[in-house]
Amino acid sequence: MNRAPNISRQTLGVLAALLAQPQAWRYGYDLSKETGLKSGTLYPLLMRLSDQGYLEAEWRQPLQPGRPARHAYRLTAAGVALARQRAEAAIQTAPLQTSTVRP
Amino acid sequence: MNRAPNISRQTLGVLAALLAQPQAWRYGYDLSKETGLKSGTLYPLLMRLSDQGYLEAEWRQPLQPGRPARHAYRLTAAGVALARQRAEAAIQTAPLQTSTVRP
DNA sequence: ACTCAAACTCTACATATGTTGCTAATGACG
DNA sequence: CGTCATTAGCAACATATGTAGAGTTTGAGT
Repeated sequence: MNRAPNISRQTLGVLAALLAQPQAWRYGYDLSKETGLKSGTLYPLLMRLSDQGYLEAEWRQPLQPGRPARHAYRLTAAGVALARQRAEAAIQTAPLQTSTVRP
Repeated sequence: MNRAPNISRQTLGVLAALLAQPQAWRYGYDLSKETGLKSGTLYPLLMRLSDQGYLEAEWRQPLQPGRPARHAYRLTAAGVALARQRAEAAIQTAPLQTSTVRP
């Protein structure tokens, strides 16, 4: 049977980056800079999320010839829901420390 | 004053590669493979030859999205003349050895 | 020959996306 | 808990073009 989608640390990082501005289109290259993920991890991940309906993807023409067209990604409604849910879960697992810091 | 165009070993290699099939369009990437020149040497060189009227250049759309458009180059009539002249000069400077090999 | 400035080369970096092939992690099932 | 299959991650490679800056080579004039 098909497995439930597992949300790894890496995937969570990308979802968090996208959730920061849920309606903005983001490029893979920028996301790789922001999350620190290498292309061999990031691009397959984006394609998977896209296939699963959590992201929508669009090609944008390059501004200058000689540069590749850019693939823009954005969270779908399902993607926003997933990201929120998992982000909350992550927060409950590792809550912010407000009073346990010791001098 | 403006100087006469110097034809370096590197430039000569590119001209020779282009002269092999004078009417064919060639890509920078392929020429770099063929001549062994790195991009930082080759592309400025191609642009110079192009500016000087020895090459004509054209952009070609990529076959797949996500890949950059390709810059195609071809010798002009002046370029063919230059390449022939310099190729002959090079042959006279360093002729083929037929009988001087010693065991 | 010598010197100076322009022209040229080269290493490294930057832009962007993607695939390959091996390894590691995960979940289902007994 | 152990095993198996699926999934995910990662380093390296591949595609293509180009720029920046430092150093080298060259030609012109003296």
